[in-house]
Amino acid sequence: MDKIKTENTETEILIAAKEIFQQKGMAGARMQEIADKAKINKALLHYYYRSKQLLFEAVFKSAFSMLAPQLNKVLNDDSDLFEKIRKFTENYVSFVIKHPYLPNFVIQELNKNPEFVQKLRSEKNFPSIEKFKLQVSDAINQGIIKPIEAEQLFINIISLNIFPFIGEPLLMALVNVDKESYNKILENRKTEVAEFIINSIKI
Amino acid sequence: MDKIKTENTETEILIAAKEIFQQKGMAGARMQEIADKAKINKALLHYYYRSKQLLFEAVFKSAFSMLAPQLNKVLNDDSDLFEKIRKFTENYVSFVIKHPYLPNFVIQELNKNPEFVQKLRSEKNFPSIEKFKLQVSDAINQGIIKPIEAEQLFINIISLNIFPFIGEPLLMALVNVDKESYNKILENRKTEVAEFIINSIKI
DNA sequence: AATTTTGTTAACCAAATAGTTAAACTATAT
DNA sequence: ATATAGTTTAACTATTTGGTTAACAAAATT
Repeated sequence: MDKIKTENTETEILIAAKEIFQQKGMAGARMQEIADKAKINKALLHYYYRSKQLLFEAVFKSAFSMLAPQLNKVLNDDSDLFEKIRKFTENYVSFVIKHPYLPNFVIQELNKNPEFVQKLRSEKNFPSIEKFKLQVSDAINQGIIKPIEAEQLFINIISLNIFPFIGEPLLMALVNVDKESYNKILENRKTEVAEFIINSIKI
Repeated sequence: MDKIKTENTETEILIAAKEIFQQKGMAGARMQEIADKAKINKALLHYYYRSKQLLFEAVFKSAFSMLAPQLNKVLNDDSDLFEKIRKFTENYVSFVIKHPYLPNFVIQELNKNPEFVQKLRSEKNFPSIEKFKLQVSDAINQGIIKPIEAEQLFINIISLNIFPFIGEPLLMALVNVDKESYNKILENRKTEVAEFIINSIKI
């Protein structure tokens, strides 16, 4: 049972580290706290992952590998442009509800450590915008949508979907609603955002 | 000249603390680093601000008091709705170029410490959405824009303007451009974003 | 001019924290 | 049963870090 036991411990550590790192960031996380959450001795963290930095990188890569497929849904999906926007906005809310700290964690640590991007780019499944670009210019040529740069449209889609989660505490305060009402607003965005985007670009 | 000297030191500390805190966050910032940047002895930090926590709060409040007027430009400005959206998107880019870490800092620390919102709400000049709500429902009643909830429109405006800065490292990688090209994209957004929004809501 | 108040520093302290070590324990293969 | 290899822990170490102290310097007040 050696193999199974090892895998369990290693996985337990990663799960615990994910929670702590994603909530507190690299600088705010404590190895002891991760060990406590994983219910193991602190030395075991180092036994499996050598250092805080390496454990963090394992967590970060794992987090990004969950986010990437979500982004690929806008970029490398075969469906029709409008349908794709609708599907993405609907799926994304569900995804973030399951992993509330994930997108913010990735973005935050990339801001503190921009060279991390290089490590991610080399990984397989790193999203590429090329297909989306073609799709947008096709739709423009066919007179389905107004002229717009694919990059701008992509940034708009991502911004409208991701920011309401990252800026939640600020937006809740500005819009002056409690958590429950804010969740309803987010729920409505599943469809609202797609229509907002499509309204803006369709001819 | 006591007064002047004191004020200078106190201000120097705040300026240095702003830079460090905004780049590294509360947990990642070091008092020694702030002292070095302000070119003073570390004990002086405590002489003026007692503790890291209090220094941080001073920086945070100061940062928010710079951000708030920007947000008020969408919420409590007298100009016409479309004009307001255009002005805001144009001004905001210029503002963030001057203070690149500021919006992310505020949002990030609010996420790690949501109860901070309470401290801000009580401050004067805390933005309120009420006027904007009236303006939106007026525009709907007058048949100028399609029906939309003011909260959703506000979240859209803020998201489209703030996220491209917060998500810069991620977006740069996804869109696959270097800093220079990304800056051009941001520059274009000064007008693009406003038109994108107006296109979506105007009748 | 003497004295009090305010500003500044070097040296120090205690707590927190990442990381190490050596010994004990467990499971498995021989 | 016993050697072996992998796993886990308690105890420890070195360093970092926020904060303090006491002495000194510069201004302000008398």
